Amino acid sequence: MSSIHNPNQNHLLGALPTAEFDALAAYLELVPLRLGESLYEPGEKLQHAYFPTTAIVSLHYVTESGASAETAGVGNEGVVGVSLFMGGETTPSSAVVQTAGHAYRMEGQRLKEEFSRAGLFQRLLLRYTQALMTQMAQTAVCNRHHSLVQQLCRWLLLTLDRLPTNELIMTQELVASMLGVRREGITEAAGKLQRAGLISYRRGHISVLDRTGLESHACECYAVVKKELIRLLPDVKYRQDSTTTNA
Amino acid sequence: MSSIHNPNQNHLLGALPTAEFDALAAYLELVPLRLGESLYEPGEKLQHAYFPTTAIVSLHYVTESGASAETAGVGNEGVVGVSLFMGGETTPSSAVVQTAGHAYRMEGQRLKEEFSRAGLFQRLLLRYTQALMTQMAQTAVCNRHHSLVQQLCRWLLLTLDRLPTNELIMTQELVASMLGVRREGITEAAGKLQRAGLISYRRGHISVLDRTGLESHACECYAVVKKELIRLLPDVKYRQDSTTTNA
DNA sequence: GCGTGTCTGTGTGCTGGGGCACATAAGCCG
DNA sequence: CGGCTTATGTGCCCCAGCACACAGACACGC
Repeated sequence: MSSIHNPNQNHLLGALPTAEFDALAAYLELVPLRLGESLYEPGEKLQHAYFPTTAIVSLHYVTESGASAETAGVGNEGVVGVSLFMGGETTPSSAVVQTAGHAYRMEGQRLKEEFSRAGLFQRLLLRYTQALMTQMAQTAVCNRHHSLVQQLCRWLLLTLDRLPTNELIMTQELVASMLGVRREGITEAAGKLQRAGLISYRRGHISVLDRTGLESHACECYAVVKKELIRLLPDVKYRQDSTTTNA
Repeated sequence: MSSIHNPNQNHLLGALPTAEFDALAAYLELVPLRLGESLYEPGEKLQHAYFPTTAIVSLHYVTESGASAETAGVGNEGVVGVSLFMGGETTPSSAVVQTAGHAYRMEGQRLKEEFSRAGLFQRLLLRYTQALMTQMAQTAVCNRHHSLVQQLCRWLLLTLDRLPTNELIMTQELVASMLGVRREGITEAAGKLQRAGLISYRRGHISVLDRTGLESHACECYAVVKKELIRLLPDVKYRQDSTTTNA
């Protein structure tokens, strides 16, 4: 029986050679992630790591005054829960599902054991973590210096790269909370992009019409993050995707 | 002959048990770091890792338009060059000396080998890296939501924690480039703090008069970063500091 | 002790985004 | 089909921080 779900949809899992993958496969459990669901809260010890396939998770921080901002996003290119193998077990931020979908999860203890084997899996996890750091650093710079329109373009592109379609199921309110700005600001910025013919949207749906146009309106931050991800985790498949090869 | 310089002044090195430390000591070289000196530039492959003792290094990003911002700072609590053991070898940011002083440096190749031994040193480096991520994430949030005065307080406190004195040798211009704001903004914010009796300054010198007062004017970000650092790297000395015990 | 470069203080106007209030409209569900 | 919920559009005023311009003032070298 072949399902539409497959661990290979996650790039980290998909990059593992057969031997490494087989050692892990038994510990991967497919779980649905609902929009708005929290995978962990600040200071809460992580139970599982999540390897998203179709879902997107936002690493989010909420200030004492109730304002919030995304510090990085995680989709099929990475894993939620790096603090498990980094040794901290928890973080001051939370992880919230930004786009509903699926992920494969693994017991935290198991992940730590696999990490400690110091094989290719460890190497991939560490390189991914560095890419995640780049994303955080770039978010800091972007928050400081770039306009809302530029930031919205960056964010749309990063999200789009993690989706199979060109449509985001997402209200302006939600986008605003990701970028840490007012909802009205998104209305205005999205209106500009729609008038420019780059996107079109209706209640809770945003469609990207002109990806190249978006890229030219985005700040450099998108390209920096993307380039660094490709550099650190080249899209090499070490393993043939045997589970989906059926004629 | 006992020098005023000692690798134990760096918390990561100081936390190593004797056996681990002795294996490393021969590869540590004391180097002076001058103000403004760059330890590496974007995309440049790192040759060395630096364990600061009295120096402070700023991880810095310069945008295409020439604007700049610090994404994190590194002092005697950490190490410059985590991308060596994370596997990326380089980063899109640069590392600039923010406060002159000294650091112990180690060949990149040697660091990678020591890391791969998977001992306590690796564990310390990974936990430190997680603390660094927290700092980056918090910088992103802070840039988004907190006022310049709050950010200045946060930054002064973080810097102060890495120094033996309560005086920073630093012009407003330099502080501005760290926070990624205009110099005039620092003049105004620092003026407020001086009028409030928290600091006093003259050309290129800033003295902290009331640390507690600064803390109460800072945003939560300082406390979050500090607390996370202490949690991840409790100030346990595994080794007695034999080199400085002389009656 | 004097000149000079650098650092700091201040002013004016401008703009992006925040807070708030409210109008409008789209989708949903009975 | 009709009403209700919830997303979106707009207008208002306000303020922080930017740009640019310039004045004072301290520090250092000669």
